[in-house]
Amino acid sequence: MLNPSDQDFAKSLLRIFDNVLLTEEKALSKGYFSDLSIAELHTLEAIGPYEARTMSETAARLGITTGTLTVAIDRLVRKAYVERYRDLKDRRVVRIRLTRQGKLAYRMHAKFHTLLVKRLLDPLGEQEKERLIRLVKDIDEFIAEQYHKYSEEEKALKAKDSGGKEP
Amino acid sequence: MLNPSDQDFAKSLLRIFDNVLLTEEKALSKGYFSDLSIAELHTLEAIGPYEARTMSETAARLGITTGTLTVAIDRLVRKAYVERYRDLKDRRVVRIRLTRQGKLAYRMHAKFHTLLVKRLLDPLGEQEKERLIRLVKDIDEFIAEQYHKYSEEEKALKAKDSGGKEP
DNA sequence: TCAAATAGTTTGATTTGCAAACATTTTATC
DNA sequence: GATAAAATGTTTGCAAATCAAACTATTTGA
Repeated sequence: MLNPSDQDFAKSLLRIFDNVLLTEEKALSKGYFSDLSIAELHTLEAIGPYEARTMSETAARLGITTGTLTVAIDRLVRKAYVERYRDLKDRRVVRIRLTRQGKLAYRMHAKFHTLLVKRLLDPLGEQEKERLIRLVKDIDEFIAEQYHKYSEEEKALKAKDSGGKEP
Repeated sequence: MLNPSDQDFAKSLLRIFDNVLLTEEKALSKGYFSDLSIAELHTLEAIGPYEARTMSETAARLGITTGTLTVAIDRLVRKAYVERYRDLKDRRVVRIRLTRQGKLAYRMHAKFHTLLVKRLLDPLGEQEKERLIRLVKDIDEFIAEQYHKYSEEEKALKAKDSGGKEP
């Protein structure tokens, strides 16, 4: 069990995850670019503002299947945030690239992130800043580690198991 | 613009949000209780392990409509994680309550959170712990504040606006 | 050349969500 | 007490996001 102060900490932590997503949704989807969802913004983010990317590459970055990406890109092309064309060298490959409007949305999104970070770090002294950065990095690593661990377990389970709910 | 160290911080921060959700998904949905999604777990969480709650109450806690909750509960009842019955006093009201299996899943989920927090806090000294708790609380408050701000803006926009994308 | 591999798309299904229409029950008003 | 208004859920129609599997087109390798 956790003591009350640690419980507060846990609650804050969880609420942050909920609220960051909700805030992003509110902040970016509802103001300008009100026709973009969070998922669509993340797709624009994964494509990035520079060279054209392939479908598989982008799907892998997002951790989704190419099938899912295809329909997402259909919509983003319809809404004029993304351009799609076949690669001239390898005609199996499809290239996607942000349009002017897509880049604009991308930059707005990046700006939101920058603002969030700035506002968090600016009021801190140099030492405290370093400490926070260190701690966030630790959290990041811990979570990544956990993710890995559970991914392995999942693989192991899938290898033998065939369902069975009661632990 | 952010300096490189702050950029790392930003990246860590964002990756945490992605990974926490993914890890929860992996950790809890794929091991035991493999038939529960994150959203469903959150519903169990919102119902809580004690007294029976009403639909509206639970929907409000989750920030979804009662219509959405109705179909979610349909599924959870079918999967035997939740019981549903009409209130005897006020027959408009529907009460929902976790079954034994539902409570089990609830406790597993809570345990995951506890473990996460413990692992984060345990290696820290008393001072550092306090500092981290303070910082996480600050982040929480900052995000909540942002959320509020954008919610207000949204209301204002909805009051007049009628669409227009180019900033 | 032709089979295998690769890159995307299409299709059918599920989950999650909203808004609006609806049904039932309670409360308040006349 | 009857009836209109309010409250509580459910149903329906729709859209987004996702996957798996079947499919198409193209390239590569044997």
